[in-house]
Amino acid sequence: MRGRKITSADVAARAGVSQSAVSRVFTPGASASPRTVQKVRKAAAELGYRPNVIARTMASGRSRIIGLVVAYLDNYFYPEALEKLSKLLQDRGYHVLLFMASQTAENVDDIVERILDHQVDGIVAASAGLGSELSARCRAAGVPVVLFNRSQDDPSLSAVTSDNVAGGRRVAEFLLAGGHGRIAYIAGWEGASTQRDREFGFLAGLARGGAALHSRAAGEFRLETARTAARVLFAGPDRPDAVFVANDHMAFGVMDVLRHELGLSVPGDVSVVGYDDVPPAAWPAYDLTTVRQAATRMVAETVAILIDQIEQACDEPRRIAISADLRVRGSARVPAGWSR
Amino acid sequence: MRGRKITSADVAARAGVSQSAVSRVFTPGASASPRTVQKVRKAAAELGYRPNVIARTMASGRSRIIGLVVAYLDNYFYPEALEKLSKLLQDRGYHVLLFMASQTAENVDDIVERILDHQVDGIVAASAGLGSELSARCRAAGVPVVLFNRSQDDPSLSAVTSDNVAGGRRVAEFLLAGGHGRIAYIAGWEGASTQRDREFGFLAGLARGGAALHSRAAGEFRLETARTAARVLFAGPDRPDAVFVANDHMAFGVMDVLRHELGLSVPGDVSVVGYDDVPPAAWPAYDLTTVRQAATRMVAETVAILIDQIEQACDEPRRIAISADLRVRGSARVPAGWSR
DNA sequence: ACCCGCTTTGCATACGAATGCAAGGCCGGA
DNA sequence: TCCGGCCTTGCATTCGTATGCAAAGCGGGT
Repeated sequence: MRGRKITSADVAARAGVSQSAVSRVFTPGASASPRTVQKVRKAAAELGYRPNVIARTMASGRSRIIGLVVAYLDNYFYPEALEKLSKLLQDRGYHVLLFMASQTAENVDDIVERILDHQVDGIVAASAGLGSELSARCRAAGVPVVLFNRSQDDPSLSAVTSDNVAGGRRVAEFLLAGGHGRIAYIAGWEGASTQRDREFGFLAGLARGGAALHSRAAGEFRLETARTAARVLFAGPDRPDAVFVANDHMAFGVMDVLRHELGLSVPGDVSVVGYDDVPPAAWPAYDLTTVRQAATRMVAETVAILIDQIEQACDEPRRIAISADLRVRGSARVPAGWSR
Repeated sequence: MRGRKITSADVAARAGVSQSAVSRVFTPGASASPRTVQKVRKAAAELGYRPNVIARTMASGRSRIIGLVVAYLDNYFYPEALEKLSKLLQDRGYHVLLFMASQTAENVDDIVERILDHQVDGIVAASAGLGSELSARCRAAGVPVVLFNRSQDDPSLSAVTSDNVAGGRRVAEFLLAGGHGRIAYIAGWEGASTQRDREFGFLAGLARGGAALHSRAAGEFRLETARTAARVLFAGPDRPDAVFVANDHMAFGVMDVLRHELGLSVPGDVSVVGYDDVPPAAWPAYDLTTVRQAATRMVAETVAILIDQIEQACDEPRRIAISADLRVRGSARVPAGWSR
């Protein structure tokens, strides 16, 4: 037995006003006299009326919903970002409709089509790219898109990342200053701009210090692959004395292999540096030196861009790279003179 | 310049049929002749038509959206569950609208009201309770609610948990069998049924083994509080030789304090057991013995209940406790004869 | 007392698809 | 050939709110 729903017409009848008056009372910025407001609020409270968001969307064309595409949540950078994103949007009266891009099943483009079906006011694509015809459709539909922690060439897409190139460079400088001579790199998924930029900056930094990469393996941003990569890199006699891992998630796996499988000491035998500064990086068990990718600021920028484009119809896409500082902890030898 | 939207009427005109015919072609189970289907599909493809989900919701009264309330994502049990939940629902044609219950700002009831405004077809409340008048409103609105990883007395609410009592008991048996004599407990947030049930089972298990609790401290399910609790419990000379921590998230913090602040060996000096079996529990750095709370099965049951209630209108609420086995790893002394 | 201008209000319609109802088409059986 | 019944189809209406427009109300200045 589900009670009939209370509509604005019911409230109007009880308050002795028109349905539009009720609507105006619940529409911020609409004109209504104090007397009307009071009558309507009273009637609404007595009936337990709540505006129907779907109908509102239908009529106004604005859903106050943001579609979010995420590929995986096992890299703990994303839960953190998701939590902050959702909260920030809630504060602005928006909500997140979640779409998981199961890496296997479907491609992101299909998902974005489905997102558009929901009449979202904006889209955030975290760690995912967009086909160019899809980005065109979004533009045609007037739905702004922000790439989060990824960027791509399409100039019509906004993107928020950390300054991956500078971050990578900084790691190189740090490791060189620490006197490391055999420096390795474990890469992320090669299709990701973050991977490419981090590696580019890192290699540039090494080169500028007159050094070259000792060895390299692909980790694909996946834990198990990174572990395998570590086993391979550290198999021979001429093993690295430092390794930069393209994100923290993989770095944990690498440290585990080094310490618990190969019996190496970190940072005694090998220095390990990660990227992201996810919460577990600060846990004493890992105490991982890493590049801080400020999720809070990245999310704030993402929301700012989105809201601007939605509400001001300020149409220019923006691309932002948040500065990325090194977080010096205990997993890598600290050069003399560097403060933690 | 946003192109005018393509509606079913546009498709109808181009295909030479009525708008209802178009609607029927896109409504599974509606009757349409093969000829009509073909004409409509062709026209739709040519125009790039996609049904407007909002309008469909408006007309049909069903949104195929599930509202999800989560309090925090820093306990990594929830990202895992969220990912699985979202994927499973996507496979069934549903989507997740996310609501973060910032523990400070608002209470869950307010949030659920806002969820209801969105005409969701169902609600999942993860680690959160519901006021009784709110649960009545949901019932009145015909919106099924499933509590995830929490249960409460209200018999109109479905709930999916692990068998926390049995899980707690099993930990007690394991620790006693391991010959521990000074067994401590670090509690979760006292308002949570999971906390109460785990402790109840644990104490019952101790009692049945003729033992009593050595000491207890409150961890509130929060990392920092758990660390403090560990410092307090292990401050005196008569420190515990085993501690059951109410979830893994806190257990990591406890292990870190024991090892890196107090210089104790785990499991040499102290055995630590957690609850949840989140992914990092299996990482060698922690290698945490814990109670496996099968997220996959819990999510599957949650979805099953939800869909049943939505689609069959099978109205009886169900409460399910998934069996919870001990995952024996290296953080606690293993009794002779127990297999890992 | 009169007029101008701003605020408030109601009316009517739009948003886009789903669906009850009745009419039309088609088929088979007698 | 005629009739009954089922499958298709279109018409008209519905869902609940927002909003353009025009009318009404109100207040102040002269």
